[in-house]
Amino acid sequence: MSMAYNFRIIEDCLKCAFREQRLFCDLSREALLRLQNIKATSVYPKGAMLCLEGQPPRGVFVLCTGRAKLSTTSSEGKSMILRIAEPGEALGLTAAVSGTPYEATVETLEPSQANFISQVDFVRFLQEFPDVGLKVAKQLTHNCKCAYDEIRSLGLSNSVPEKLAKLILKWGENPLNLPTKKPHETPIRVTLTQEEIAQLIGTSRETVSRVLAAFRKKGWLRIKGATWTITNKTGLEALVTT
Amino acid sequence: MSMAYNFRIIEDCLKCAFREQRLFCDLSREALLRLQNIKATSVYPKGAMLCLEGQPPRGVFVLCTGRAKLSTTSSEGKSMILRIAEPGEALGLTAAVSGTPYEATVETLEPSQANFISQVDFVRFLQEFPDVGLKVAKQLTHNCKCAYDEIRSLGLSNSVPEKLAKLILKWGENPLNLPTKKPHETPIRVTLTQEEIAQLIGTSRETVSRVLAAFRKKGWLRIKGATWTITNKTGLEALVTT
DNA sequence: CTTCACGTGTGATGGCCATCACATCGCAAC
DNA sequence: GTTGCGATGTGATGGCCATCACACGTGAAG
Repeated sequence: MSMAYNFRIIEDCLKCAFREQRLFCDLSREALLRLQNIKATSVYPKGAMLCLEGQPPRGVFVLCTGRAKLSTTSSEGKSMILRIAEPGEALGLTAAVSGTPYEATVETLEPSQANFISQVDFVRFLQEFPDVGLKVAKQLTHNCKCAYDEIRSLGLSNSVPEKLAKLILKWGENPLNLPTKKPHETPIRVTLTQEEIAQLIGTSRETVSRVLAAFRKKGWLRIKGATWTITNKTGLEALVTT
Repeated sequence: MSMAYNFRIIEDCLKCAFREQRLFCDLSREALLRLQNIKATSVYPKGAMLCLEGQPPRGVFVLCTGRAKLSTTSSEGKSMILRIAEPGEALGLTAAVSGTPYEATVETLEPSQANFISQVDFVRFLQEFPDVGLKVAKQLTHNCKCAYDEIRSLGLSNSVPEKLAKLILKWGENPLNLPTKKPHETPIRVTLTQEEIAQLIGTSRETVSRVLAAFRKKGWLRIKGATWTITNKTGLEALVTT
């Protein structure tokens, strides 16, 4: 590990401070001990591809630190973000369990750490520990929920401003805790480019730019680099019908 | 069962002729024996609601005969079809496994038979037989795949004609075997209304009507009641880019 | 400092399709 | 039969947004 990253590497899952809050990682002691032997930890820079849509499955990645985008691309090169994966998620499950090609391309959005488990090891792991099966079901359930939300957003929203407002409000549910925080102002950190936001809500980059300009003009949002501040939540909420 | 339906009721899963071809039903002998005790078989007319989006989960339905649409509705009353479930699928899994409200409304499209398993029985069933867990994973995987296809269709297709052509071609992959079949003509049976087709591909009913008229005019499609015939597959395929 | 790549802001244009409106059709009930 | 309702066909209109085009800002690498 030659490069310096901004986070501490989690070597031992049993000692991981976040284990209990995470979707996939809160396994039994026995399972974690086994996991320790079959996992291979890697650290990736921003922009690394963990797996590619359409390729035969090599195994499963468990994201320890950092976030990653799951995307799918049409033959014309247009691509669409399916969701953003958070730490503690297992990626490539569908492919590994059913032996079919990866459904999506996974690319890190930040410097990240992930544990890799090869397909054979994972299937054995799954058969051996009943609680792993439950976690798999939980993760798959989560994937479905996210996908359904996405479908709802794409199919039921009327306009781009509505979709974008909904997205910003969702981000606002987990605000940063900044010291300069004023009441009624919600600061959030946005690491996606406008292009990526466009792919997330199914629109064009230019439209995202224009709609954001409109939100700023109305005094609903302040943007300073990667830090956005919701300055009028009510205004945004008024756009959302669903 | 006062009404007469057009199908034979499947009483015993062990004797079900289709068991092995179906997504959820091909369980071990032991699991099937137990299932026999905890399931409650019902027959529903067309248009019956098996469960409603947002309601607390009561249990799982396994569709034996007939098809059902899974849909979600916005607060404005606009609704969107997530997918069409085929015989052999387990419905309401997400809700039953995680104890959260049903994700979708399930409505039968034809007279149907389904086995109901209450939530407590299902959870016990799941814990007791390891192969049930695998089938659950398989079903959830299938749900995700369908949802991702839907997202791709909504987000990456350029136009309504493209989406509709894609849908018709997908239906054409499982053609009817009619006696009057001519070569290069693919007859399919369509039980959805144009309104439902519109909700499936995220457009308006009128547009579906217009695009179908265009397809007929070009000699790509013949529509006679619920039986559609693809008369020029190449024409439809030319519209599809993905 | 310069250079370049990448992200962002914004105008102009045109097409696709949602929406409203109404006619027509087919079918089931009576 | 006929009545009525749901499904379907089709015209007119207008708005949203994709697309093209180009300018500007900004940060990293040299």
